[in-house]
Amino acid sequence: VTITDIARLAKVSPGTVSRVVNEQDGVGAGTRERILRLIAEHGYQASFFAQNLATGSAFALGIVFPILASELVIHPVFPELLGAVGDAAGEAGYSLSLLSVPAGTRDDRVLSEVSRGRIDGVLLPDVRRGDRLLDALVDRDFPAVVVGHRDERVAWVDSDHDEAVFELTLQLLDAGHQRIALVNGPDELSACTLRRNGYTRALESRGIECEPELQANGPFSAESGFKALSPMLQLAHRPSAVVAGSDLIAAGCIEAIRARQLRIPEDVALTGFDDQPLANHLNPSLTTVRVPISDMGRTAVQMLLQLVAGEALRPRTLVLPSEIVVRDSSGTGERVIF
Amino acid sequence: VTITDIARLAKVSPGTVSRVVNEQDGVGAGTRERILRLIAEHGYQASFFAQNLATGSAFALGIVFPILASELVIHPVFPELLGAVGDAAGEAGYSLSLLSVPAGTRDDRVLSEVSRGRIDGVLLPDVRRGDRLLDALVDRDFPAVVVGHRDERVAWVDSDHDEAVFELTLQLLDAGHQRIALVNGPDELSACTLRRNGYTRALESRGIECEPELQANGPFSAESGFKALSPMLQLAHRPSAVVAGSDLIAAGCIEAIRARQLRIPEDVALTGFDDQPLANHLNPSLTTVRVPISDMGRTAVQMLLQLVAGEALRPRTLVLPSEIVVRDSSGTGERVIF
DNA sequence: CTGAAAGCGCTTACAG
DNA sequence: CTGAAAGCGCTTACAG
Repeated sequence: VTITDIARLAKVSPGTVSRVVNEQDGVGAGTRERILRLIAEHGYQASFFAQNLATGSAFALGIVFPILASELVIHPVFPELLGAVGDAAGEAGYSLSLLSVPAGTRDDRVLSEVSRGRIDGVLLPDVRRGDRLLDALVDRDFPAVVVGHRDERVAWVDSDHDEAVFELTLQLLDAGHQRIALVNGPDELSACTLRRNGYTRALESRGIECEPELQANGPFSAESGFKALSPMLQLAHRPSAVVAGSDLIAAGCIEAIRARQLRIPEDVALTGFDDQPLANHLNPSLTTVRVPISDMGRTAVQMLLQLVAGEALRPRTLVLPSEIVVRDSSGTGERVIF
Repeated sequence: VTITDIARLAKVSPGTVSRVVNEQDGVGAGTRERILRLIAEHGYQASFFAQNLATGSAFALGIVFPILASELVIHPVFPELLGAVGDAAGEAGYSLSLLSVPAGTRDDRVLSEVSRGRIDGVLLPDVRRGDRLLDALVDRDFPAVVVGHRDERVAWVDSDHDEAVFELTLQLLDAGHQRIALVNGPDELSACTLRRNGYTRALESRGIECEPELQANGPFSAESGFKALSPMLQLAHRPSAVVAGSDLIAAGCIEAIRARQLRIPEDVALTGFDDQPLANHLNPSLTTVRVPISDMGRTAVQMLLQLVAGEALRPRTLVLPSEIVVRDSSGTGERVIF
């Protein structure tokens, strides 16, 4: 059932029906009512393609889903992010297109969707410093919002990684720790730089020097955490606490600490980041940071929609607060099971 | 740059350019070459909307993303599934639309996308018995493939839940366990019914009776596992092994077993399902089942694409083998850290 | 082998 | 307040 069908039934022109559908005024009350009834009766819904072709708008947003096909590494926050973003887009009448491709062809795929007009704007939750795709998008001035990474050239939404780690480190310092290691995620992520800043700032606030031998970077994996921490634990003066860049890294740290027959948190205290579903069920349960992923996703969609509408975005960047979840591994609080 | 631009430059009609773009024959070799060069030179790409409007095909697949907004419960397999499905769709030139909405409006949203012609087919990874959306889709005879659930009315791809649990239970029986509990997922999922079947079949194969007091159903959450297992551990004759319906349920079982001061696997052996990233880092590491999610996703896309093309699907259903990952919690094998 | 023309289902100035 | 008409960028019988 097309707009022409409705027009014929209502004995008006398709243009008039279009005006009613798009809630434009300039249509007599009687006519409008008649048309509305017919639309409801026949369950008419405008064809997206015809609308798109006529208006140039796709009513679709894209999200670049960061899967590294070769590694099958998926950051644990994505399911929640996708849910929130999908909801927010749907509520605004936009569909959400998942732009996931094996690394390498990623840029082409996204750029093709963009230039073929299939999406009106794009959400980028996996940008790192030096990202080529972002460069291309910035060049074209295509509506884009980055999530979880900060780049001055574009709009972004992020959480306060620095504050969270500052706070976490301070708690460890308050518990008496003097040698605190940082087993961080990849350095090309602004989030990891920020976390390092928080760590450094906390140590400095207590006049403690940051020692390079107690700092490491690597991918967000348990293996990476294990490999980074193991040598530190063999130092003459080993760390008594570890701030890990993610829960998965922390899981690797737990293995490393166990392998040295040390207890957590008595011998080595430990914190993670992300609050994955199982973080609470590691042994000991993991003190970690809960990031407001859903809020970030919803906010990012709002911002993107403004950009798509051609509105000025102010503010263009947003930092949302995260929350520290104290459990057993840090030795700085009480445990809650569920 | 549109097809008309290219046509003008090549001094041919748009129709001829269209034939070249769509690799139809009936175009002179010289003309074809000239047009191809122009296309490459100007980076022409056909507009999706115009193509769609002319052909009626959306070149888009939808996937109903199972987020329960109220509960924020997301099954751990979805990131991997989305990645695989997105890749497969992209390779076939199809985009993947994420149809995620708060439960309740879900059906309307999906049906609207369908009737407005925005998607050509839909993947359903979250169907349960009595699913209204599936009913509606079946009624309309709309191309759909279900993943991880079996319903005779539609095409589906699933893994061999029954075999996996049969095998797992057999291993426990072989290790000498006589009283084995089943803390299963929701009963509306065919996957859980199948798992129960595997469990039952294994016990019966050894002439052991299935006792109702050792069986429970509930959501895929740690809390659910905790609540279901706790009373069983207080039975006069408590189970010496537990088959859990998911890793998260198993995590709750670990808590319950610990709360009774029992050791795993010495006092109570335990198995999970899914092999989530952290399953290997629970204490003890969890014996579990790895489901071939990526394969299932890719296969589902292939099947859906056949349906979309109007081809007959044979076979219409497919069962892929899963793999048992033996770790410490079951006491039936050796441990591997990474 | 190639072109002219109609059509896909909308929207939107432009008239009246 | 309403209609007729052109246009969005393709595709596809139909001629030639």
